[in-house]
Amino acid sequence: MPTSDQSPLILVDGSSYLFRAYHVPYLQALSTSDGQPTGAITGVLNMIRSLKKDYPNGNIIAIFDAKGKTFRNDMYPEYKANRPPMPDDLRTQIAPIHEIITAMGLPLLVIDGVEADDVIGTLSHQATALGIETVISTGDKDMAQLVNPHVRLINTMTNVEMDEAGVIEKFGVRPDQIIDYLALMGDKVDNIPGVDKCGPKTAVKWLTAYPTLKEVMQHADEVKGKVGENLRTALAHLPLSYELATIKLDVALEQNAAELKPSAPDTEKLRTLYQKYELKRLLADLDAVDKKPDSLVTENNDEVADLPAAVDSEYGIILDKTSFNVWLEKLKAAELFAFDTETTSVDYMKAKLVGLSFCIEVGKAAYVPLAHDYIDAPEQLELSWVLEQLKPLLESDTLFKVGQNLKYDANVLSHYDIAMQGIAFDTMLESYCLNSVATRHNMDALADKYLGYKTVHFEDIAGKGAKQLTFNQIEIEKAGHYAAEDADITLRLHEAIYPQLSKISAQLSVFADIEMPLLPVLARMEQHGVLIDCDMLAEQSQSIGARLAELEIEAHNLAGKSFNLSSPKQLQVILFEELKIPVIKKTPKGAPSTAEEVLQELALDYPLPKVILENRGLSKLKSTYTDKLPLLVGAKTNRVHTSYHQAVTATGRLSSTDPNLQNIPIRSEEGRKIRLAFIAPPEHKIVAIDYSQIELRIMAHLSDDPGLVKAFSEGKDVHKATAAEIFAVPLDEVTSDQRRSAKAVNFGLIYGMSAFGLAKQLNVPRHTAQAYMDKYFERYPNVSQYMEDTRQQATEKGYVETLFGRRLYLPDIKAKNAMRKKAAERAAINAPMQGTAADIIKKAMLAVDDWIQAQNDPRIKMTMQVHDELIFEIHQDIVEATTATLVEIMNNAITMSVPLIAEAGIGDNWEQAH
DNA sequence: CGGGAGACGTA
DNA sequence: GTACGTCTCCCGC
Repeated sequence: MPTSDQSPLILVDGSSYLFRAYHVPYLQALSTSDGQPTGAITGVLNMIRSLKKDYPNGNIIAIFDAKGKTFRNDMYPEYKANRPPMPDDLRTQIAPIHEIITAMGLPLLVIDGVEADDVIGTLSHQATALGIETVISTGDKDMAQLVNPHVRLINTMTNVEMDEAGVIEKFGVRPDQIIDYLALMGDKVDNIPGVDKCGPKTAVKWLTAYPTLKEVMQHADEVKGKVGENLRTALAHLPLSYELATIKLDVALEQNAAELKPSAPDTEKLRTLYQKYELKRLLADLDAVDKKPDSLVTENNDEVADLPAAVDSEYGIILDKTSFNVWLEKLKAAELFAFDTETTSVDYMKAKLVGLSFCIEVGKAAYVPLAHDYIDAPEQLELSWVLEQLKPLLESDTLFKVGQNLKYDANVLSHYDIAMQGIAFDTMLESYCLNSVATRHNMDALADKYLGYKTVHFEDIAGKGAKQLTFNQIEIEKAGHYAAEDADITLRLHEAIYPQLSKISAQLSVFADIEMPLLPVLARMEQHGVLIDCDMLAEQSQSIGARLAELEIEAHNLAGKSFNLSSPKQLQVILFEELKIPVIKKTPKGAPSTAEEVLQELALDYPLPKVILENRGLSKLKSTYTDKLPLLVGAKTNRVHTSYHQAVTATGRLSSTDPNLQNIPIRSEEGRKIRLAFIAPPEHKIVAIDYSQIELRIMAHLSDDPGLVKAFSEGKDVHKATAAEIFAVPLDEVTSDQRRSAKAVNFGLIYGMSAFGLAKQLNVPRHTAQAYMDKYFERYPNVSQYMEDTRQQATEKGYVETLFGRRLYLPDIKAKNAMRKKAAERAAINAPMQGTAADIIKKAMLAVDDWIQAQNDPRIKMTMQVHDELIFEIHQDIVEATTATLVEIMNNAITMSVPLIAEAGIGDNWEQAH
């Protein structure tokens, strides 16, 4: 919302909506009883109606293209030459739209010789100069060039707003680079020539290297490859393309942005027009305003409450207070109810509530739509009122709720000042704890597996791809069925899965004592987010980019031709066909591999692989981390909010996406720098506490091997101790090479490796690797026994277990295919160790969170989990003492036959803390 | 535009 | 040799 007290200027790109509305299928069907098409009229007017609602103080101005040629045709006769003429059934709708808008009292601008874009550009330019905030309502991406701190775009059809950050996120370039960007790409539809084969990717790449079109053109000689040639060919016409793509900011207008004001609507004229074009919804609005001039027509009122709710036999749609109150009382009296939110986004930080569904008894569910805003959507209950009624229920810890992935719902509701409690059962976690690998744990899959029922899929009602609707755009009847079904199915799933889970007490305990309590802890971490120094990442991107450019030139020289360094396919041709370098390894599909290990080896004899390796490493860093992380910073919080997934991995680990905070680089020096950008807020420190050797300790505990237990109990360097045993030398005579080999053996054991794998890892002959392993098992016989027992349990029972009884089923353990069987055996060895480590850190997180909640001190926050490490933000005044306590809590998360050791680091950023 | 392949980041 | 997620390229719809 604008901060100035002046009304914002709302510029409606009428022509853009006219065409878009004309192509919307359900609008196309609209016409008056005598056959005059009215789809485009309805579409455009509803856009305006929606804008009036969203910007009650807005000064709305509608702008349309004029008929005939514009200055761009003078500049370039072929401009828009490929456009088919306007269809007649659209043309006939233009005059009525203009007439109605005028009757509404809104300023309407149709200026000869320029396009609507140019008029909008001019007005927004004037407004910015006059200190007026501007919102441009358009579906046209070219308008992104007009965005500045005081001008933003809104696509009223999709409800997507775009400010400067939004432009950068969407296009990858700043608003002031949009013209350069458009010029480089050209436009097929408008017949604007660009650079052949230059699409968004290439345009962004060039404009990142050189900030303006002019500089890109100056450096045209340095661009390699076909597209470089194309760029040089295009040099002559690029200035023209730039001109054509530039929206004019100085169209001569009779009134400026401050002078254009609405006049009083001509209600009688409007009524006549609405009747003529049979626009019932607008006519109803008019009557409603007439009757109750002081109230907002969109507000729910008593008249609505008196109407009977639209209810089908099973699933109800609640549109009135009376029906809602009936449900509210039933919910209050229920022991348990299923509950689901419908929203505009899968991103919990961006999601807006659209509706809520409930189910108390299988087969009977209700949907409460709250914010469906498609054209002709019925009046709905007011969101704030509904939430006010429900808040005590959702926050009650004695009124139990069951849901599917409730962490999402809890996160969304937290943005509406509702702190969910009483989260008793999550069907996603029930299924995951029962069997993590039998199925994916989304509702569609669960309904299919446990109920044999095919649900309505979201894509069935919303479509897919770029044209997918958001939930608010879906017709309430359809949405209601879908949403109510979700609540109903959730309850049915709970009734189907929970009894199965209850039969095995260890699995029930993993569910009830680990996963369910962890849900709100993860929600808190996600919601709090992590702080990122975007400027530092931008600098890193810059310097990596410069180095990448050098490497590319070097690689092309070495190859004797230009090629795409990030295409394994092209590289494979260069290396193995053109340079005739011998093939060392093939990919699973049989192509010659260019994997890291291969290039590493080839780098000893040839120059090119080394360049490729550096290029690959750096471009990964740039694209995945230094470029990407700043884009994921939340607008409101200025922090990055990952999603932790609790029901994804086979072994019980968490996973993290958007962004994945569990694979931030650390191994290479260059990559490690990224951790410098993970910073603490003012006066705070980053504290990283990780478990030392947790999986090996678990192996010692599970196998109860005396030698291994002793080594840990005495606090020895376990790799060194292992080396002493394998190589039969005294502990203080172990060489660093021997320690390295022993470490590889230790890791290999956790991964269920073979002598073959170890040999490859250590680059020693297979018999040597076998000798290491034999010696190891001789010195640590219980480990050998444990591995054998685990394999046997896997084969006999079809699953293995963690220390706490979390099961991992291994269907492939009986596979005929030897490769799959072997792989399942390795997974069987690994799962108890990886899974127990996951259980332990989850228990530690619960204990830590319990303690933090009890402190009730906002200066202590747990922010991240990276499998064996927890990261915190702690105020500097209490950091030492708090860290000591946290280490203590983590050390005592569970008791094993070997000590559990957590080690802490404190710093201003994650790199320092690690 | 979606998805597989190949590559590479982490524990 | 285990467990993940994300990037780019590139094919096919």
